[in-house]
Amino acid sequence: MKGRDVILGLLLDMPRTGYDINEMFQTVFSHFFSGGYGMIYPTLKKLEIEGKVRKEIVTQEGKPNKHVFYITQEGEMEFQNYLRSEVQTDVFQSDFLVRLYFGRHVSEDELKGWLKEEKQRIAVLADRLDQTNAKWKNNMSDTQKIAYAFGAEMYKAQMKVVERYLKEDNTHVK
Amino acid sequence: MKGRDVILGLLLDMPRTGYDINEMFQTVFSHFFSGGYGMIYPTLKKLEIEGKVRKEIVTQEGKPNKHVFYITQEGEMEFQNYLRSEVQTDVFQSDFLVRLYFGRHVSEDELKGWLKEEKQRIAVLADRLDQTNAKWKNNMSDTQKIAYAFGAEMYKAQMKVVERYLKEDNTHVK
DNA sequence: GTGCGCATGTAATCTGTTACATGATTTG
DNA sequence: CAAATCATGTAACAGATTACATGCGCAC
Repeated sequence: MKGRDVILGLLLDMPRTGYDINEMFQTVFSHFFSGGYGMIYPTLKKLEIEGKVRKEIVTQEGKPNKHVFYITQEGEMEFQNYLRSEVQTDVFQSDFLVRLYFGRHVSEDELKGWLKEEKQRIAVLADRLDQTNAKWKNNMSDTQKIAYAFGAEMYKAQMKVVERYLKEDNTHVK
Repeated sequence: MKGRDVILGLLLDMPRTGYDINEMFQTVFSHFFSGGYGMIYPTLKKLEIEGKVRKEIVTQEGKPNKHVFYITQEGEMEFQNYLRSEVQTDVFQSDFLVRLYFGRHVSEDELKGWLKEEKQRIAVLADRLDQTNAKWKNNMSDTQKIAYAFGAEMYKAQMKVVERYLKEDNTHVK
C-alpha cells in the first residue's frame, strides 16, 4: 500500500482537497498510516497527469481557493486493483524498542526516562484515538470500528508492558 | 532512528559482517525494525568512508571471505549522539487496516478472507517471535526482555481483535 | 499583534527497496 | 540432485520527508 492508494480510496468516498486529505491522515488514519502535505500534493499532481483524478477549482471569499479533486474511472480501476492485490504485512518500526535493545549503553536513569516518556507518548496517542473515535463513531462502518479497536488494543497492550516495568521499581533494570 | 544507528549499535556490541547483521535483523529485531542486504551493505560502505567503521577481511576455506566490520571511536560517538537524541514516535503502517477502512468496497467474503489472512500472518509472526526468544533468552538483558514482551503483547492484542470479529460470525460484517 | 485555521505548492534530499549478479559447500 | 547456508555486493528506482515559500481572515 502506498500513499496514492489511500488517496484514491478517500477520493472514491467523496471529492476532497489536499487539505481535507491531510485532515483525514492526521485524525482517523493516524494510528495505521502516516502522510503529510509533502506527499499529498505531489501525488495528486501525478494522479491528475495520469488521468486518475480530475480537479475543480472552487473560488471562496475570505479564504484561499480550493482545489477539489474527483476520482475518475481510471482512478477507480487502480483502486480496485489495489484492493485485489496481495495484502502487505504490517510494518512496525520502534525507535523506543531499538534503544531498549541497546539499553546497556545508557544509565538506569536514562532508561527510566525512556520508559516514562514512552508511557506518556502512548497515553497521548491513545487519548487522541479515543477522541477521534468519539467524534466519528456515529458514521463509522463496522470495518472502520475494527480498525479503531485494533489501535485501541495495541495502545493498551503497549501501556501494559511499559507500566509493568515501571511499577516493578526496577532500580536495577538493566 | 535510521538503519545506520542500528548497525553502529550492533557493531558496538561486537564486530560483525554484513551477513551477521542481516541475521540479527531477521531474528531478534524483526518485530520492531526491518532491514535487509540492500540497506546493510551500502550503509557499511558509507560508514567506512566516513571513518565510523573499519573493515578486516578474514579468509576462509570452503566459504566466501568474510568482511568483518569494527566500530571506530568516531562511530561510537555517532551512536552515543543517537542515544541522546530525541526518541522518535513509533511508526505503525498497516495495509490490512487501510483495507478494512475501505471495506465497503469489497464483498463480505473478501473481508472475511482478509481477517483470516491477518490472523494467520499474526500467528506466524508471534510464533517466530517466541522461537527467537526461546533461542536467545538466556543471554538477554532485562531491557531486551522488555522489547520481547512488547512484541508478544502486541501480537496478542492484535490476535484478540481479529478473533473477536471472526467469531462474532458477522455474516453481515460491513 | 500573535497565533491559529484555511489553503496551496516546490525542490532538494534522504533513505530504503527491488532486482540483478555470483558462487562454493553442506545437508537431506 | 535440489535446496539451504554462507557470503558479497551494485544500479536503478521509488517513495517519502524536510525545508522552504506565500498569504488572508479571524479570534484572543
